[in-house]
Amino acid sequence: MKKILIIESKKNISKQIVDFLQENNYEIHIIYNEFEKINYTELNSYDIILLNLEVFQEKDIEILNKIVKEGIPVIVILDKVIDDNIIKILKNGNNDYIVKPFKKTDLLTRINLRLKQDFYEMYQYKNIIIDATKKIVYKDNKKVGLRLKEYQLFLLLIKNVDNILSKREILSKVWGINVELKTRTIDYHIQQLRKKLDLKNDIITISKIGYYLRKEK
Amino acid sequence: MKKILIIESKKNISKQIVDFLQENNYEIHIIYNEFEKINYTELNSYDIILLNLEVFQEKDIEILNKIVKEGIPVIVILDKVIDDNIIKILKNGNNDYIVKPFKKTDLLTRINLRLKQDFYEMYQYKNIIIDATKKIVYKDNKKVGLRLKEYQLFLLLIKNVDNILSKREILSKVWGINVELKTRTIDYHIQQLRKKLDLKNDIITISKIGYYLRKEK
DNA sequence: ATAATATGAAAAAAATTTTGATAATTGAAA
DNA sequence: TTTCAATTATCAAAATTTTTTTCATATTAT
Repeated sequence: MKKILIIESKKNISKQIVDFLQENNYEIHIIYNEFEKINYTELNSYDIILLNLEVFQEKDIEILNKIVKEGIPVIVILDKVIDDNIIKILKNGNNDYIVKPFKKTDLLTRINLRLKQDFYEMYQYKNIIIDATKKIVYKDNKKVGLRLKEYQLFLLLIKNVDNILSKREILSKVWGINVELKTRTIDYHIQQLRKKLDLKNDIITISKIGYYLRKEK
Repeated sequence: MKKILIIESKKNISKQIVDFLQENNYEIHIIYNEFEKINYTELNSYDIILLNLEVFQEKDIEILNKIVKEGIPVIVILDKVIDDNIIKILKNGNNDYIVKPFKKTDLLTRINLRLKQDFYEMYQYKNIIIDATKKIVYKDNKKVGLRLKEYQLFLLLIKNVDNILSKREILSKVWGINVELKTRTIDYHIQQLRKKLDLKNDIITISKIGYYLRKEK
């Protein structure tokens, strides 16, 4: 069960919202207007923090800054006015904000988004960088246009560097379990990867068995 | 001009690399092996930090932790061995690492990626959330499958809430300047958006002129 | 030597975008 | 207010583009 910490600056968040989040399987803790008592390192035991900034004050910025620096996702609940300073601070991490009035479901969406979001899924192999968050592959600083199947296959290879992948395994993981393919499909895509990413000597063929991406030296 | 701070743990980074980064329009500052003197809050005046961990030591972890908490993107330069603790810390933010030996251009790519990466481009309209970073649109917590043209058009609309967009403007911004289209194309896509996103009453038609997305009430 | 894989082009399939025919709506003029 | 011409909405079909698969042949490996 994910834990949410709600920090109230002045007015309390509505009980409705708290109930709603609890119904949606979040464990809720609340700190009421007691900024002095916050132990910032303890914040790390929460999965996400909702900071309810009812009335905007200078000291709020300070507090927000400290929280954000802890690296926990924060969603700031703002009262009508959007403050540029706040937005700037929020950019230093996996954060978000929402302006009143908002729908409970919107808040939930944003919470879910922040928690789901693995914003650091990156891989590297030689001169190739895979930003799996955005599904973009770079080779030598430049985007490489991989097709869906190529991308999926490459991700499978790179997640299994030095592990041989049988054709059967590749088939089921990239194309799906019940798919029947003629023999050339997998190796065509292997060729494409070798060509597009300059991996002629890195994707190894094991005759009759399958393929693997060998470890960089 | 973006500022890079290079922090050296022991051996110096090659002059070649420094020169190369300078050639690429970065302002470089270097701290040599003087961790005690680091003023962590001052780090915030840099856009990105390169931490050159030549020999891995316990105190390095401590320092890295502090830097990461400042929220500035860090790229750790590791000497051969990848340390799991380091990777874990790096995940608390917009960070990265690179292992020696590496190509100058690879380092540059990673620097650019970290800086460019606006991982906070989000828009919201009613029950719709647009994660422009990943080009995903959610309605009521669920992904909506927008096609490219639909997505582009919607982004244009949402970036111009309450501003009337002439068809000519839409055409040039979504389809390109020199494109000749028959009359139904734009409005077909408008209909698709209205349908897929439930915006029948929100996307307003101005006869003979164009369209706009009206401000939420 | 034989079977398997590589290669490149062609075919097929899938997805996306545009268009055309018709219906509904709008707005200006009578 | 009604009418009519023009514009937009709607939906399905056509066209286009992109992606994926397959086939024929060459190459390579066992």
